[in-house]
Amino acid sequence: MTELTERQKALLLVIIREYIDAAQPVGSQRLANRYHLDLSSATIRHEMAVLTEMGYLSQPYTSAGRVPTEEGYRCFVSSMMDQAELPESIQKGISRQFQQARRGVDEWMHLAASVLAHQSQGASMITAPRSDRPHYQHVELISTQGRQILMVLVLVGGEVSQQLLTLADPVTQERLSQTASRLNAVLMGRTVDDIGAMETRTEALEQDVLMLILGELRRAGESSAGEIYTDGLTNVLAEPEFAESDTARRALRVFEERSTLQDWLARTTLNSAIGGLQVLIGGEGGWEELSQCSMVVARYGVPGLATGTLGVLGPMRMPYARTIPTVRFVAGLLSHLVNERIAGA
Amino acid sequence: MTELTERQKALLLVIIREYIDAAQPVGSQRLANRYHLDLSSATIRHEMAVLTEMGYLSQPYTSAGRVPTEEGYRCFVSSMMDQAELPESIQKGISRQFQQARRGVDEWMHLAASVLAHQSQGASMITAPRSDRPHYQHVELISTQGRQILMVLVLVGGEVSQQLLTLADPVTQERLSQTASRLNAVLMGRTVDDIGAMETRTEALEQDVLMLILGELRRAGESSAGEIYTDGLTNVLAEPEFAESDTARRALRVFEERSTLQDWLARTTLNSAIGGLQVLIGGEGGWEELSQCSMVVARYGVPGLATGTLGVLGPMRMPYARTIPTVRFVAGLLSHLVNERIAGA
DNA sequence: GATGGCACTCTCATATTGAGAGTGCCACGT
DNA sequence: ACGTGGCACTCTCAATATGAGAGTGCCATC
Repeated sequence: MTELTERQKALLLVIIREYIDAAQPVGSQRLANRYHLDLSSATIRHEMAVLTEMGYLSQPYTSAGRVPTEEGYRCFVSSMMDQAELPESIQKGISRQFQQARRGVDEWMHLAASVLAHQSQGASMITAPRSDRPHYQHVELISTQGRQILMVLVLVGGEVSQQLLTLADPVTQERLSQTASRLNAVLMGRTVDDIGAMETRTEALEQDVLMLILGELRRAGESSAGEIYTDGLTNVLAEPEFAESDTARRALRVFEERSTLQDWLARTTLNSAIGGLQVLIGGEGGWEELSQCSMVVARYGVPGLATGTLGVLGPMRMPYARTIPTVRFVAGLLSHLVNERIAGA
Repeated sequence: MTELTERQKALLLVIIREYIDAAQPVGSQRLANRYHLDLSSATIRHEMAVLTEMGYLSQPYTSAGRVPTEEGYRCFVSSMMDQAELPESIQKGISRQFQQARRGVDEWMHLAASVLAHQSQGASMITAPRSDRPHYQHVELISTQGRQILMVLVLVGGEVSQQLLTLADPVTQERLSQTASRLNAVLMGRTVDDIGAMETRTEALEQDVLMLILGELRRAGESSAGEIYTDGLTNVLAEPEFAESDTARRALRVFEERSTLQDWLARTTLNSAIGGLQVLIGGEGGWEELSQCSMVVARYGVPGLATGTLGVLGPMRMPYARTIPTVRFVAGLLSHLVNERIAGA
């Protein structure tokens, strides 16, 4: 495929910008009027024909305006990837909100989802920062009712999980505490594999708890573990491409199958560096339901310690110029926060 | 208003049943054909005119079929409230799923939401069982990085919350454990009010932790605290009344404003007994966004100890005959589980 | 009181039409 | 060789007309 001339490239970008704004096929005359390119509509028509030929534009029907193809969007997006910073005033505003969120990870996630959704006018999703190889930090055994005990397991990084355990015989809180501190002494900082390798002969209670801990550690390492936070689902319903309820349903189903979404996010961002973000246009990510959508996804956190993923879903015609810098900025901000909180202030 | 004759009542129920099925205004002829009431269409027409007069039915336009009014639905619902049990086979199936859910409350909630959504073909929502007057059970202080410590607070009932605390000076894990056990000894079983009444003079660390505990206890007592689990949002998009994307957006917004929804649920079920369930038809609950919808809501749990709310949202034309028994059954099941888990096996 | 019959009403799907926007291409000017 | 104005042609979309179908209300009758 031959290269695009400067003019063609500029024209393509303008066309896409206009289409994103107006949500309608864009014609040569309107383009000539609205933007004062120093070109007549006839010339634009000619170039449009060429761009159509090359696969960057398409016509919904003969003698209608032009609509960008996936290839066109791709070109558009790559042209803005390396610039596009969020206005400083907005950056400030967002940072301030995060500073006020003192309640910890949970609140960060809600906030991040809300900011992403609001800034991009799309639907946002974000997973909490987690390690793929969870390290044991601390266990606590609390006697509740009769023979039931509550186990609270803290992982390095601060993730907390809880489990209920019913024993055959009642046990005093004192003995529970002893067991817990024994386990804490031995297991501190270990992973599932470490623990599996240790041959330990212990009494029944300790053994039971150990099995539970192993189970929880394994679960915490799965890609679909943890929660996924979403926001702005209604935003995407406002877009004209989702006016038909069936299309809308397909897009929303993505958000409802949470574990599938989590797996998909994990898989998609698996090989991406922390700084980089991906823009998946149309079906690029290989998910049928999303064939009419675009997603901007990124990974954040501290590699090896705790990472999470975040992203925005919108129509292919999404405002990339707003979404991309927002996702990048929020990812950076969260990485910073994770670093501060987990790797030490 | 005069009473309905037996025949009118029967007719009204059949009309509504037919309308729920077909989602179309129901006419006299179709009714006479489909169901073999021993009545001619002319008679039915006459009775329909009467029912319309009385406000149970309405016509979308002159000489169209009839559509139930809110009043009509209300009559329909109250006629089935006291019967309507879920088929035993389905009850069994659901119970079995809950027995397999061993991971605790979180999994119960997801499962309950899923079951409700699936059985009723609507959107479901459920809040975790909580006490409105949380009682302290246990606190644990875990040193993480440098001067940061993680506080894990367990409430009576098993609810766990966590908070991060940054100290002015580093403190050893040993001293943290001592502080924690001192607090545990004093605070066990207390509420916010109890603790507020106790005049305690203590050292700085203990004081800091105490403040944090009080804050968490207060937060846990708010109606919008905790999570709300939802499922089946896409179900409601499938209904013809939500074909227009604007209507759909309004309904979904209800689910997106989680804390508003939680408050609303709490307020609505405030005075309802544990067994009873409410059916809110149209705008009955006093929420603009829901004026085109119906909801079936119930409260479950053990009053005074831990209760939660659950509900199903659908169009006014929702399959009440399926939804009502399902909500009732799931509420009962959860109450049973809560009782078992919290009040002791 | 229930019924059959009948004239009337209203919607919905389908067909028709004209305005408007856009295209492609050709001939012409620089 | 490239840009431009002009013109005939195409296609959609909104507005309008039309007829079938479903349903109603009411009256005379059983």
